[in-house]
Amino acid sequence: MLDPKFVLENPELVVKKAAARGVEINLDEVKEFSREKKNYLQKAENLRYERNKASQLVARKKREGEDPSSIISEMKEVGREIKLLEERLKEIEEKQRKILLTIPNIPHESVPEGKSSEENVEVRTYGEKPEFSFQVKPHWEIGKKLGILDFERASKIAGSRFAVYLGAGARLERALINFMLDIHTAEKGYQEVIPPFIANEKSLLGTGNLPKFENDLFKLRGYRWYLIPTAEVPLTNFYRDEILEADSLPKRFVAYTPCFRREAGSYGKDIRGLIRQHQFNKVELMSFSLPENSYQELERLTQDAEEILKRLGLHYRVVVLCTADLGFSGAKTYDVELWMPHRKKYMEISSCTNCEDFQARRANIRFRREAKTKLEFVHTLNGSGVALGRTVSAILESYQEEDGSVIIPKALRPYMNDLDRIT
RNA sequence: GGAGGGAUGGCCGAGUGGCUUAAGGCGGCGGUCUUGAAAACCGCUUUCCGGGUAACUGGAACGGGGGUUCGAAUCCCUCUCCCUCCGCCA
Repeated sequence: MLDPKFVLENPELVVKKAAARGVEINLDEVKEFSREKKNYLQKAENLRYERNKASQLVARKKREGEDPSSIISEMKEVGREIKLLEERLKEIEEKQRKILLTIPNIPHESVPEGKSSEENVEVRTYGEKPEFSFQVKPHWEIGKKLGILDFERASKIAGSRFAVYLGAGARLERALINFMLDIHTAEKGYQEVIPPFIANEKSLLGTGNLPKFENDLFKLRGYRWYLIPTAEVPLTNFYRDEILEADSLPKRFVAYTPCFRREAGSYGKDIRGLIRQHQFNKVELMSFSLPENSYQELERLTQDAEEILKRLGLHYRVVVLCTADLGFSGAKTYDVELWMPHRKKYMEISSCTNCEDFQARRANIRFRREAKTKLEFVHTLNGSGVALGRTVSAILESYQEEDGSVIIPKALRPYMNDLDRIT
């Protein structure tokens, strides 16, 4: 959520910035509500002042054995008026909050303007596109042939957009999880977390998934619970409604979790293979940062995600998302995109985002600089470090051999019982 | 699933309708003392929203929501969460 004060003081800017994202918003109501609010609030406060004074008088009279009944009957009416005003205030505040919750974050000044993902800007690449002397196969064919991926049985068990990993395939997935967690914890200073894979409404409101994007989520029938679409949700809400000490920042966490997404409206997109699943594994990085350091932290987070791909010897590029492609809560996002040899295209493997204080304001995560200074909102950052299923696909395709076998990247072999090749 | 007990400021904790402007402690900050430090002592120390250049000043918040009352941390209803015991369970 944006700072309501900021929105009221800079309505043109907010509208303009939302438009750059392709989102049309109207702030007339918000302005009107705040005018009304002020009016009612003043009236209510004056009446309360009156009542507080009268209350003290009643108490004194009673103590001194005098009759306070004239004041009491007078205050009866005042009490009714206050209640009416309070009701109206609550209504207005709720309406205003509802609107404010649907306004997207303001993109950072360094974010390029654009109308679609086509206008994302490449900032760097790593490695080279692998060359093949034979016809490259897609990962789902490789996986099926090796007996390590089974999509048919997955759809029997659950439905489409699910996968079964078998044998060396399951082992590969598990090896990658451990590999990533080890690097992030032992080398990069993140604290490992295993959070709940289910989150409540407040948590999803905190990250910005609710109220606008409920259709992307799996909701548990009969409960106010959702399956998490990313570990960003439990990790961000770890400190919801808490006050942190400034010198404890940044706080960096890493979590492996499954992620669950409805993928409603993505029919026909990426229907084959592991690319777009209802359930996938992800190692997620999260950082709570001082505002003045958050952009430096974003660079660091992105590099930590890249480190995984470098060690796996995979070719990738980093793009900065343009205004139109930026997510709802983000102020700036770097996508790390892996090269997919079969498709001959780059594919998102990690999304590293600085949400600034947008989520912190929703989730009420603050910090104190010194004993007597005002509380401020932290900046929250998250990034995949990295997504598992897509990494497996890229490994299968990039390291495939003509005979259908797949070489295991050197860095992973210690995690695979020194297996060097899946045959 | 059943029975009972709880939720109070950064933390702990007192408070059963108006002398509460939320006691007291811890922690934090400042001071006295000291060559310095510790101890001791003294003072300050919740957050949010308004008004004011400021000193200051008004209001709100005792888990969330609702109710009773002139007046609620305190009484009633309801929801959430935590704890204890019983049952079930990896």
